[in-house]
Amino acid sequence: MSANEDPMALAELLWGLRKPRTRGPRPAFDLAQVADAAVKVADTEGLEAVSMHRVAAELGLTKMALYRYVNGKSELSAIMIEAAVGTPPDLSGVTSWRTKLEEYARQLSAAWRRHPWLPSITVGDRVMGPRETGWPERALSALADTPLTERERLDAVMLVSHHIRATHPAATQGTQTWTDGSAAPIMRDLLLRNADRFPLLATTMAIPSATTTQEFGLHTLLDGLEHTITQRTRNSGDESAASSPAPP
Amino acid sequence: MSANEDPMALAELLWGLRKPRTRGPRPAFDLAQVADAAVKVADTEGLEAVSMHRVAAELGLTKMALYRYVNGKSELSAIMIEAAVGTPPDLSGVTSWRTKLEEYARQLSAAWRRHPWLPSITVGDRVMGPRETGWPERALSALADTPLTERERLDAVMLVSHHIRATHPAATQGTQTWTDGSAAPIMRDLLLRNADRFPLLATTMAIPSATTTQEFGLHTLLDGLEHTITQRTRNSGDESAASSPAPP
DNA sequence: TAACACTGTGTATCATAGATACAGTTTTTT
DNA sequence: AAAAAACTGTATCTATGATACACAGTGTTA
Repeated sequence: MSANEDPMALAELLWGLRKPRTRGPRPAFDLAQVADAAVKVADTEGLEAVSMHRVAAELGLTKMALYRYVNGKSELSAIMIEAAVGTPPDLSGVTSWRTKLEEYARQLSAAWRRHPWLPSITVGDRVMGPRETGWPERALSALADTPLTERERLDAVMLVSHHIRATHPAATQGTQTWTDGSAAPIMRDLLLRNADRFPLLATTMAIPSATTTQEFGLHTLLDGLEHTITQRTRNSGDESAASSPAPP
Repeated sequence: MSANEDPMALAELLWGLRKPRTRGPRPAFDLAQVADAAVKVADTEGLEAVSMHRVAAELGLTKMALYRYVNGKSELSAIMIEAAVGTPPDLSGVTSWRTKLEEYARQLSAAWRRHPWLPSITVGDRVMGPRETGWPERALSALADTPLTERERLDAVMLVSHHIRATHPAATQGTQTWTDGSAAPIMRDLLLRNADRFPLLATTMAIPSATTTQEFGLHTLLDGLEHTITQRTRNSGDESAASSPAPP
């Protein structure tokens, strides 16, 4: 079992708090090189191919040598996420909160398209590195001049991020349900042959799938935010409008 | 490697198209009992505990006997999803599309709370069983009287479903990022100690976490749908308004 | 009715992946 | 120069999914 979960050690690794060792022989690589090797394997052979053995071989090492760089697979995953996620997006090109969030979504989507395995590995309760942490920080800045609560701003950011993740074209593995994969044509056939029990899905499946899913969701979601924001702005006669929800 | 993926065989299993065998000795159990045993293990010991060995032991069998019921672990996962997802929701109690979708979200959330491992296993390209398929079918019916395109209705349903999944209190493993887990307090500490680099996240983290995340997102999302729907209804002078987007 | 085919079940075995133990070797420090 | 510390490799362990195969029980059929 991979019960090797030490979040504290992971945090020290990701945030550069690990004391550099000086005594013995110099390591053949540094953490960045290890991370890059793992990313390369994931990009070319898929996330399932990323094993201790495979990554070590990529570096010309045995897997036990790799265990000197990372305490286990969870740490390897963490540093490859931090390496692949890239630098946080630049939102200074646009002005309104809406276009800023759109730009954020676009750049997030682009990052995940560069490394299609990212959505499926950045999942669950975990410690993020400084670069990855920069992403939600930038997204929050987009909503800074907004009458939303701080909590609501975070919720809004998660809403956008989760939507992009959910509609991400599932290369290796995604949360998406209705994309083209090996199972999709079978589901399609099953629905058409059971159109009496699932009339709505059956007719929908008969329509050629569009590529506008991600845009439609993002648009809908931003419309919803805009509704709340304009409503709050309208009631901004009272002082506390920016930090608490408007009364019914 | 678990390269045992035969979607056709899986479809036959889930949709009851497998010819019942008559010759040899009678099986000690049926598929429903196998599925229930697996669900029981997942509910009590977590999804990670669900192994061929463990489920077989739950039934008083060796794991090889279990391979006579299902062709592999993927099939076991499929039937336990179908068993745990429950019957599709009843939306007849409410009238408007909005309250219907709210009720759908509530029931979906409840189902996932009953089996906290469901969100993390119902992921990726896969074949769904008839009971699970009933869920999106019901959700689509909520939008039937709506000027949305069929494709847009499906997108809207996915939007709601994905949101509920993303904000699901991650019991075993979820897509959620900022919930209380073993990593959350560490992230909190890291952010507070690096408040200069992440001022917005740091101040947000200092606020006690609310439980309104799921409601806020759902509300926002439905507001967005309502915006599009009312806009379409207003322009419904021309006939094709119900099946194609309004012109700019 | 008896042989046969088929199927459920169990034992043994394999492959892969994560992980530990430990010896050998290299390099810095004292 | 000697000792301590750290990098690397070989061997081994455990867990899990999966295959091979022998044995046993049951229905079909000659």
